[in-house]
Amino acid sequence: MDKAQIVDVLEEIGALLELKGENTFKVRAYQNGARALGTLDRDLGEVIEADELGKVDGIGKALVEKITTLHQTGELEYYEKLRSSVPDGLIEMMDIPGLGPKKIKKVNDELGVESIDALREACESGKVASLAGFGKKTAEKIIEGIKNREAYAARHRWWDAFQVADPILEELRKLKEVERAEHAGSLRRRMETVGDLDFLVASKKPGPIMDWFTSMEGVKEVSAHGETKSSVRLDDGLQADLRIVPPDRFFFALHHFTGSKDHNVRMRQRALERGLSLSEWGIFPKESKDEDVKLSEREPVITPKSEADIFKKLDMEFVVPELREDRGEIEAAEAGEMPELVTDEDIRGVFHNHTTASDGRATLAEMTQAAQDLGLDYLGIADHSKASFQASGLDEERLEQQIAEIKALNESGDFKCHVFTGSEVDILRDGSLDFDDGLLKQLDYSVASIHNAFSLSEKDMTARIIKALENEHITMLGHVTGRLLLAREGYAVDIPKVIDAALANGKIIELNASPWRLDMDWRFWRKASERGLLCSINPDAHAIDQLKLYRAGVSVARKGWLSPKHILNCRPLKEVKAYLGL
DNA sequence: GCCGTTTTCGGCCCGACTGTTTTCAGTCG
Repeated sequence: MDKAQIVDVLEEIGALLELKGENTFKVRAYQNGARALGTLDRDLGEVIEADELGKVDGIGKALVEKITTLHQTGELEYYEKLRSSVPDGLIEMMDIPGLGPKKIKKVNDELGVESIDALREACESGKVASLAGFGKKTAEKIIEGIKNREAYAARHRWWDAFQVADPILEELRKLKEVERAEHAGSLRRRMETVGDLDFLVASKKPGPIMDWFTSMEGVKEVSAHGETKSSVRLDDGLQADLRIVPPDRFFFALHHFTGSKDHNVRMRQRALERGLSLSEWGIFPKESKDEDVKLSEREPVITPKSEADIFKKLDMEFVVPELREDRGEIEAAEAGEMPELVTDEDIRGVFHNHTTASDGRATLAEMTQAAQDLGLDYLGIADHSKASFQASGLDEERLEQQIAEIKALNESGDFKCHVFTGSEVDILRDGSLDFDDGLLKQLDYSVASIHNAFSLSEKDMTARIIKALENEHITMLGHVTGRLLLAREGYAVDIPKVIDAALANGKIIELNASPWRLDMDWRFWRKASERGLLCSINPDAHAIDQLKLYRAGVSVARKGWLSPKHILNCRPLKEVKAYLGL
């Protein structure tokens, strides 16, 4: 069994234990263990072989045994027994808002409910409402939750969520009672997908703000409306939470609600090591913890003017939200070694863009004008090659024609923005390329991508990509896995091996900035860039308004610890030409 | 189940909101 499958098993064990009413800390130990294993960036077999699994934080003796057994045999008696003792439907019920392990256990124990369908019937017949601790409203909420289960469970691509969230934030900032307002949560951390929208406001008069929020346009349902916190469901099922705190607690709360959870746990531990206690209400002396005064009424030991002051109090450099994932940022901030992350303004031009010659919606001239309007100094065109017939890929003749067209455009002096000739050349099933070397040589650059035969085995797919990377006329590799976030899994490919091959052959790997792709995943970039891998943040634009999507790529590049020096298109035109040998 | 140690047990983040209750349990983030 491979690592990802074992992670799933551990997570399921956690959920099953929770439903059985096990000790919550034991449950958490499985969840932590799953996470620790998931972020392990070494080969699991090697770690087990070297007897080093137990050294991983969060994996102890019991988990070492279970993981090893699963890895070697693909089976685990403990898990099988646990699984057969809990009906399948119970785990599904965990998706219903307001239903947790205790309530699920109760309807199962007392009403014999084992499936979502049976649960709905029990709610409708009034059986659920008559249980102790349950009531009419609980039953109604469950029915509603079952009805909207799919919409409620859905995640959303960051870019889409941001388009919804940003106008709300703007409106919040206009309210006179609002002193400050920010996004929080995974949206602020710029995760590639987000589950809900978090807003944080500083105000001394929360009432009117809450009233506005719960009645604003687009609210379908109010799931909570309190003094400091409200939650609403928007039309498309997206949940939005608003929290309002006193102005002097704003930055503590902002840090807290930005997360991630794992980052916060580390930060609180760090506070404890210094005799302090950190929460959304402030930093307090540890020993005063059990006094019978509300934290909201107690004076914190510092009054931060920004989030940076909180980090400073814990002897750390400021950590930007994108890096708060407990993936080394605590250690780097302690050592004073935070990276200078790339920003939107560092981007000087963009490669990998399409025109009407293949499946784009704008002409070469329109794309060039749009790039220039965005302040970019260069634009790389890379229309599809002939094997992508579904995208009207160019054959040799049409590509040569386009090369001439681009040359004429550059010489016309009509645009300040320089255009590079290129191609998104298909990597064929056997790893050969859709154009021969003679034609590729004429191009300023080329992006090699996979658009067919997705179902090859991981071994064959990896070999196919590596073979393409060994072609001397290829500049960069396009979308490494071909994933479409929340829509299609990527094809099976051994990414670390592909990174090795790109490094060995001096090739760039693209960070495809389409909000649907964000591929190669940010989790691989830090290590790869430290080894010298060069990145190109490519919008893969098929229309003029998609050129700006490079910004979505910058977001995840920042999550991947990338600095301008790691990114080709942060370089000025002259240096890019030199890099491409022009 | 993990972890650390004043080293083998006891703590493990913690506060807000809802719906039930009549002071609190469960859920959520």
